[in-house]
Amino acid sequence: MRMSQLFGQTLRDAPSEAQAISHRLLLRAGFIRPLASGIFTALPLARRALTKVENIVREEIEAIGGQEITMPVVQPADLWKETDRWYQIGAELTRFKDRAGRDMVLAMTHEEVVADLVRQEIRVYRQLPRLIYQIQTKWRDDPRPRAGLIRVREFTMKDSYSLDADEEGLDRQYRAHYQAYFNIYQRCGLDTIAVASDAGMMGGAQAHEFMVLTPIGEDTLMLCTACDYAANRQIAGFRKPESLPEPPLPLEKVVTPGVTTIETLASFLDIPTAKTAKAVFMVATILSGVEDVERFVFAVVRGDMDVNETKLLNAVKARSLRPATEEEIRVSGAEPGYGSPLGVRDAIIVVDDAIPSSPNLVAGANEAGYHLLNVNYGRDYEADLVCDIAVAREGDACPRCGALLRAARGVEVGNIFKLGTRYSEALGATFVDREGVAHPVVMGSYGIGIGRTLACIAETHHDEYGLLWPISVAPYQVHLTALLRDKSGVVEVADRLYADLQAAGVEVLYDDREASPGVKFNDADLIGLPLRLTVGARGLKKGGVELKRRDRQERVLVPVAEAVARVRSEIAALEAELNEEMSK
RNA sequence: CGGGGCGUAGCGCAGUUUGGUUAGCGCGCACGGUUUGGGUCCGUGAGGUCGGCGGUUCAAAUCCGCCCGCCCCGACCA
Repeated sequence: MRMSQLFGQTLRDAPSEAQAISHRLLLRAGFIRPLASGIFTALPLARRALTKVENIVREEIEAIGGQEITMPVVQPADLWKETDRWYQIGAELTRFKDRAGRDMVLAMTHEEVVADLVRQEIRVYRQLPRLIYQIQTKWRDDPRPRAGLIRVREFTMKDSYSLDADEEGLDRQYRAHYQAYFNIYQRCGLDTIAVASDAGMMGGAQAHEFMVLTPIGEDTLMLCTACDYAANRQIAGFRKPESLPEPPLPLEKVVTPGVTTIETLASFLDIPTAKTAKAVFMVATILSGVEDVERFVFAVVRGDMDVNETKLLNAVKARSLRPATEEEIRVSGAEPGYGSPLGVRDAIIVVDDAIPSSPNLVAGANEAGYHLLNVNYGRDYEADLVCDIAVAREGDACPRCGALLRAARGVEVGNIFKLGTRYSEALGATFVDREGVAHPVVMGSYGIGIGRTLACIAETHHDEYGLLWPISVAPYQVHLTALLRDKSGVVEVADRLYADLQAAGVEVLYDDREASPGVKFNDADLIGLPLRLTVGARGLKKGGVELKRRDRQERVLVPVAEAVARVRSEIAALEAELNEEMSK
């Protein structure tokens, strides 16, 4: 491609709204343009890079048996009503009516359509396992798009769906994806880690997220400093510091005026926070049939811990959680600042699993200005649920090996879910086994955000001058720059090299513009192609053209006659380096 | 949805507090010349009606009201 013909210009300054490095560089280098909040156009340079990412994804998913299909973005709402997600999902799912007044949705994911396809196509066990996938547009009306391509509303996703007769088959396909995902990201030059994750709106049992570690990430990950334990903080477990066993002491009411926080309580009574019980009041929206019901949730953790809302939400099987108002707290029989589970009514009481083994805690008296000493679980109150609802923090003990956990930020570039039979049961997607007995198809669902992957590559591959594309996803492999275009020889040599490189199968971006050398070099650095080949009068006088890697300082002068061969060997070297990274 | 910020030429900004000539500057763009291995310099020129609507006023980019859009933080989020 001749730069004089390229659609899309580089910008000297990034638009002021762009903050994230990947956002700024992709805008400046002429890769993307915004249309609306969280909605972008991919210009030719981005389109080529995206296509390369997609093709890597295709190769790896087909290597594990994937067959590509394309499912519709516009879907009848009936399907979503059948799986209840029409009711479960909020404004993120865009709904509208077609001209006949039928409810429709814009697809944010495709489990429904897959299950619908399966109930039509899959009849007997011989048709399993299968793996189908697509690379296609998703629309999620995200309340808060941010950071350019990192979090958008309209995006391209590779979503694959595994279909199996049983859990063992699902396990196999899940593991296959797990490995394929690492292959994909590594081929894209992206370092990722897999962390155990919450299933969220997808439902299902096991799930992992593939994360790029970067401070710009919105997810907090808990990583063990010793073993390979890694989990999203939303579900991360940890070993809870145990309380010393003590015989239960009699309940005692004490005056604690103005003491409404755990910290002031602990210092007022001169006890460690671990000797207190912290009450958290929430209201859960729980789906009951097709109706939402609000239930008051009373959560209790030890004073040295905090409630993890994701864990709590999952524990009470709620659709959503919100803090309770003071009025709601009083209606339940509790008192804000002095809450305890003793005597509350009409509430789901959820107690963290560290509480039953923590004797003689100080809890609120549900009366302003008073606390209770020596509250003991089982003797003084009982819970509807006892489970882990505490949030893991940096410095907590790894649930697997006990070493310290550290926290890190990450961007989720992919995920894998064991759906099980949630969708196949809802939509009646069954097959008959050897004995002629019908079973629901066991499903898995696996996503990769294509644009987000590209953004993460940009986010992690740049320097002060611009982008630095890995050879595997670079829009072009070589940036051919012709300097001093009106001087004798330069144009001729550059034009010929352009033709020869293309004939040799090399992808070339040819800067044939009338511009000063500085402008061209700066644009080349900004766009960030892996190799730069410079044709100038000075080099030609010395007998050659200059070859430089974007990621290195050295420039070598190569004879014009050898330039194509040298470029090809450099490309091969860059590809080999990427493969080397992979085998590590 | 809550909090904060911003909206003036393609991009980056000044001007708005304290209403008042033809609304400025840099970059970019067009043309001419100059220069030519890291955003060359000089000149000429085109380009905005100040996010939108309404109001106050002799007079509004500037004051008031409503609305829209974009960004950041939070809630939210595969």
